[in-house]
Amino acid sequence: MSTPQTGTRGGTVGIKEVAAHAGVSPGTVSNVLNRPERVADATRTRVEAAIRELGFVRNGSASSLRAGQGRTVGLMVLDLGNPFFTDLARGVEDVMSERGYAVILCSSATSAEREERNLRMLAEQQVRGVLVTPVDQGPDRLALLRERGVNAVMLDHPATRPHQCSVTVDDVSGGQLAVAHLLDTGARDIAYVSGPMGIRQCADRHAGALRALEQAGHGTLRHVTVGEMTPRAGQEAAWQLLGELPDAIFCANDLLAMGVLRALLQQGVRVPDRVKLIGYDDIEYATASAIPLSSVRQPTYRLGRIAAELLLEECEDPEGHAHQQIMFQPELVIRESTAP
Amino acid sequence: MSTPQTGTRGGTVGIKEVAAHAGVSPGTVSNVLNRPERVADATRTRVEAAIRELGFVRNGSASSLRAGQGRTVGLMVLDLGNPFFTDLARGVEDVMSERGYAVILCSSATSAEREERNLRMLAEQQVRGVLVTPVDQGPDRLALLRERGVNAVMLDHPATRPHQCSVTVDDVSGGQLAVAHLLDTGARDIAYVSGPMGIRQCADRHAGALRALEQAGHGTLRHVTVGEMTPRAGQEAAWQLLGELPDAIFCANDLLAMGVLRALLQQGVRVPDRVKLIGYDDIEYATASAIPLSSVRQPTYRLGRIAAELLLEECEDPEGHAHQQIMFQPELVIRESTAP
DNA sequence: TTCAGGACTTGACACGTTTTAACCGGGAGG
DNA sequence: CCTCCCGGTTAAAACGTGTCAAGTCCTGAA
Repeated sequence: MSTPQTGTRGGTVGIKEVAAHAGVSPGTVSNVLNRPERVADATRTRVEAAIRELGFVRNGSASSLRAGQGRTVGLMVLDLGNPFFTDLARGVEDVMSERGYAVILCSSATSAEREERNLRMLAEQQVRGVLVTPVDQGPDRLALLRERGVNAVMLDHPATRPHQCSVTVDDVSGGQLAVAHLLDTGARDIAYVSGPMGIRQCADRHAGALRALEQAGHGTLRHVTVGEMTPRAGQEAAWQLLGELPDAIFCANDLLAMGVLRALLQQGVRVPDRVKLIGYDDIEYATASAIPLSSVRQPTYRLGRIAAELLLEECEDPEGHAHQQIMFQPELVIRESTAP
Repeated sequence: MSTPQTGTRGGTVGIKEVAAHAGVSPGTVSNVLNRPERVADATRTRVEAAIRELGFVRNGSASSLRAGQGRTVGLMVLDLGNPFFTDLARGVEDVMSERGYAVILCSSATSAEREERNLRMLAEQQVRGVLVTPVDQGPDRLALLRERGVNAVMLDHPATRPHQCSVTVDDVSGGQLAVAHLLDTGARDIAYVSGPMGIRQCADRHAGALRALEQAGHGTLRHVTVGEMTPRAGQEAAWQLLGELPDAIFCANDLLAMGVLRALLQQGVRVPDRVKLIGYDDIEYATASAIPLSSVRQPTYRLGRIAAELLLEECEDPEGHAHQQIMFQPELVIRESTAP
């Protein structure tokens, strides 16, 4: 007979209706949701029942508007086509999902402009924190977020500011490992194939390569840079080297290495007999390539997990949180492409 | 001397302050943001200047609370470790980023429980729509979202309800292509390696394989199922086949195929001379594998883009939108692993 | 019997934006 | 001269939740 007196117009049920249905006030429902310990067992179970019966789901917009902070974080990677970054993303997503956070995924596609656009969007979305693999060392595009109280953790990039967390892998050491290994196999004329040197990883691995040469006291390094770090670009880099083949090629990336390998094999260059080849990242597919690829392994998935945990710690307990710059050591993985 | 009369306490500047700074009312600022055509040119430029000067960024929570809908969509994939899904995600992210939407990324990791948890979270986040590759054909877990007015597009899965968009690739046809090709090369005793048959793709490709056998009038199909669709699982599947080797192996997935290939080569089985091998998806790395892998190509990136565009159309113009079930045809890619 | 104090609960307001109806001054039409 | 309409703008009322001061009820000690 009586029309149900819904507190809200639309079809969605809100906290008010739950309250009415359970015979308590909206404030109590909110307490059940956010500080369950403050409400008596009896009332709590009653409210929880009402929530289930009415199929209530919390309105995140209202919640984060009022509370000033929501349960979303942003993740910005350089290239979604690179398994390195998707493994990272997997680590991040796993942790965030466990802890009830939503991950907003952005790809800057190595474009500073797109990075900036995405960061602005993340700011609008009121994210609680961001995980970023920055495009360059250039202007501090994170300022926009920082002044709005958004925490940031640098991913695979050293902290650019004093009070900031970062999780990285020692790329200088990685480059050194790779080239020292090439020198060990007897190579002397070595080529380094990389993306733009503006990308820190490319520059650091290069520095490591030089250090290895210096320590060995012999060997030379040629340098080929290409626009992006994809198999296709690797192929093109290899063509440039065909005129005068080096003894060994160190690629800044397994994707590049796969392209190089393909071009070499197509031209009948024997790997590793004529040219030795080593990549970087040790992506899963490197094992399965035509000539199993030597590489430098990074704890990628774990990198993502740890960065995510660091960010959450910083968000949920800002006082007790000490900023950390964590650096992992990479590991040399020797396979057939550098066999003696 | 006079303290600035900020409308808002915190450090963040809101619509009110912009209004004060530009000498208009908050409502006008809102109009500049949402219906610029309704405000006089002079006022608009004045407001825009104020926005720039004060570094105002819109509070998405408040906006979507009041407007009832935000600018975020959810993307749920089965497995972030699989290049097929990350290519999909790339397509989706590219479109959404262009159009100013945020993408919340979720991985169900083929777990129904996790799928449900993530869908609930997406509902809380007030997403405007979702793109889903569902875990199974089971209970309609999207109901929760639908009754809250959230649009859904099925990704790589046929629509499960009448009024729903979907973007798929014809997996039956793909399975048929693959096996017909294997029969062409002379193979008769064929093995199909797949993940759980609860996964539609695995089942459909199997159906296609059977159809090819039927049409040819000869050949037999053995079936090995494994728990997940990873290289490791493929390796294990291959071990099961080592006792009595088939003439050819059709894998439901390139990842599986790479694992199978690796196991076969390790055991000294020659591919394609002794056993022919074909995968599915034609992921980029399949080309670069030890024996370049024949595969069935899907327009993966485009799938993501089109699904995203469909979803946006449905969200932004619900009346003019006609639900579509788009099905692409896959394409056979022949490489060395099935050479005669 | 009274009162202090604790354990819960309540009610009203605030968060920053969108939206609606009302308002304004002035030119056109009656 | 009055009315109506016009583009442009404004003031005020929502949207659904979190917070906190102010209650209410109950127990146990004085």
